[in-house]
Amino acid sequence: MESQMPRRLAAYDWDDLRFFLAVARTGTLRGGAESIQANHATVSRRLAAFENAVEARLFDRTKGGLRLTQLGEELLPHALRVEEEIAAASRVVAGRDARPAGPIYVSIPPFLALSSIVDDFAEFGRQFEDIDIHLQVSNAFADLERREADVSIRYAYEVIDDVVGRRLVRCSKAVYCSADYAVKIKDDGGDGLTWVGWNEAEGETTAPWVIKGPFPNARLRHRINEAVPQVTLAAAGAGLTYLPCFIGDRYPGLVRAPYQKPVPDRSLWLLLHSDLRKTARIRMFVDFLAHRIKSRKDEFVAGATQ
Amino acid sequence: MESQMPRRLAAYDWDDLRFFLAVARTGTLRGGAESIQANHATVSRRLAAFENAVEARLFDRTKGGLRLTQLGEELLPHALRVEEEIAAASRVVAGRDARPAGPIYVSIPPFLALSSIVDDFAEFGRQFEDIDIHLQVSNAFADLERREADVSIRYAYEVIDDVVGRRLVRCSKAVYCSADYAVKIKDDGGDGLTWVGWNEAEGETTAPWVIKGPFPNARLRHRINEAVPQVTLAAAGAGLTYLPCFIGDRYPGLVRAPYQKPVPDRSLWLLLHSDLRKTARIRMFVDFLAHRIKSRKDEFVAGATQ
DNA sequence: ACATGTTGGTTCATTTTTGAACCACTGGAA
DNA sequence: TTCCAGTGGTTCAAAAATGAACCAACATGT
Repeated sequence: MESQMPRRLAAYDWDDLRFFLAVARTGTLRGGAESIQANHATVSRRLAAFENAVEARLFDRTKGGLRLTQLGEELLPHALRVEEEIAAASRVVAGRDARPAGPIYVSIPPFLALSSIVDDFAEFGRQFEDIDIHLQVSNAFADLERREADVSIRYAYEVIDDVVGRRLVRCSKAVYCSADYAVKIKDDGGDGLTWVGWNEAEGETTAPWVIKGPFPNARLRHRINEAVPQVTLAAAGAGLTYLPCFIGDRYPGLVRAPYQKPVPDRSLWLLLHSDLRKTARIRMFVDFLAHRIKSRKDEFVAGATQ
Repeated sequence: MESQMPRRLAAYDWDDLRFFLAVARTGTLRGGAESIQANHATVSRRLAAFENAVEARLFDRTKGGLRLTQLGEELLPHALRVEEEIAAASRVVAGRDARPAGPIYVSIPPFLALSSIVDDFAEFGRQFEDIDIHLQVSNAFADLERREADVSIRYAYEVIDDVVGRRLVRCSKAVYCSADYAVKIKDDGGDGLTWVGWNEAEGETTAPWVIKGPFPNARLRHRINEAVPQVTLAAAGAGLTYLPCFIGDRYPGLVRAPYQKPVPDRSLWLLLHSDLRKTARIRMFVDFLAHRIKSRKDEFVAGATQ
């Protein structure tokens, strides 16, 4: 966690960003100073010190004001986000979170971006206009541990971390393929067919899930360590693939392969740190999402027949 | 921009977060002090000052170290994100951005979350593992102006801001409805049918786009100021709705209504501030996305027939 | 031409922050 | 026990940051 941070990070005084921002906004030293209740001489010095640390000019000084340089412009968005983050922090300490506002950082694996859950995000954003949803699309389970995300949505059998996990629904999976491909399937165990699967142990087609599945004779030819291209490949007619029903049923061009039934799969988990349970907007979001998803339980659990 | 910030924001010294973080990580004053090359007395005082400003304890002092309190735990993720943001800023100034890493903030309107563009995000995240994509789902065009996002993707006719806009593709729209609904449609101008449309001027069914469209006799009954529920409503069989083809063709359960052809619609724009053109990871992302989307041009422009 | 109200820059006495040294205390090892 | 290596807390002289006052330069309106 430390080694990845540049050594020079410590060289900066984070408070300098506050001065930088004040000047960037007002365009003058005096105006910026007033906006943060400081002296313009102080602002000038802090700015000079910051520029010295950066070893570059952040503003062009002109009579009549300061204008951001190229580098200053590039720095501005970062400074703004720092400010937003600190504002969110101050809301936490002030307990003003009772009136929910601010950002929520949600970490999801890429394939969930193909699910109806994104609709829920949209709906939430509509109902709570003062809350911005930041989706962090990543497979890294670690986001939550490192506390970079407030909420994490995962698709897994169990959750072991020291986080608060709510199991939303136990999902089903089924074998999917393109509509064109489906007509080629006979009730013969998958002779001549192709699997699109994961990069697992090089057990050729002897992988247990192949043998135990409804199409043991199909060959595992496409091995991909990521769900999204599996979906797109299958939709393009490359072969059979196991997908959670709430993905496969939704993705255009995919149909459930005949001669099989959905089987139980992993669960959808809503994870957050126990310390965040109290903050209003996180609670709001978690409850909202849990309610919406559970109310569409059929979409995820997908019984024996569609 | 100022009024929405709490007054107390100015009361904090942002640099205190750096001390807070150092102690939170190491668990001791002296360790924290060493990690940021400061004296443990200084760390102690800064921490005390911060706690004083917050008017609450952030750590429990015990012989042998400091442990975060509830509030401290809640503050930690914000402090971590501030640090990440400052690290990104320092990468910018150090020019280390040549080896792309760090966060990219992308602002998109909710309905684009239903498009294939999310697949591109997933693919990008796969190819550049050191870059995290933060999707900010929002209709607010202002995100870019306020510089809270690095890149903004919009669906519009023209772009007027002082931003660098790349027109990716000029898209087509068409009338969509559920498959069930489609069989009820005859070549009679839409008699007895229902429109799902926007909250526009209360011109009843006399809206120009209704009259000029392929189904002038259909009634505008559902008025929604948001695209996503229009999609879901139409998919549920509530009626006809205009959608960009790259949404409608993709959404399960929707089909193009008969007796009509796609017509030109707005364009997909990729927007970013000119100052960001140089930073490596942003450039990387923009080029990647532009290339991917343009290579699937047919999906968006969708000629007269499917 | 001439005030007037800006701007950023500079100076210097004052205030604030800092770090070295010290203290008291604890827990484990010798 | 005795010692030692760790804690966090406190003190005080030294260092650094600050703000009021002043300066020169540039606009603008009289």
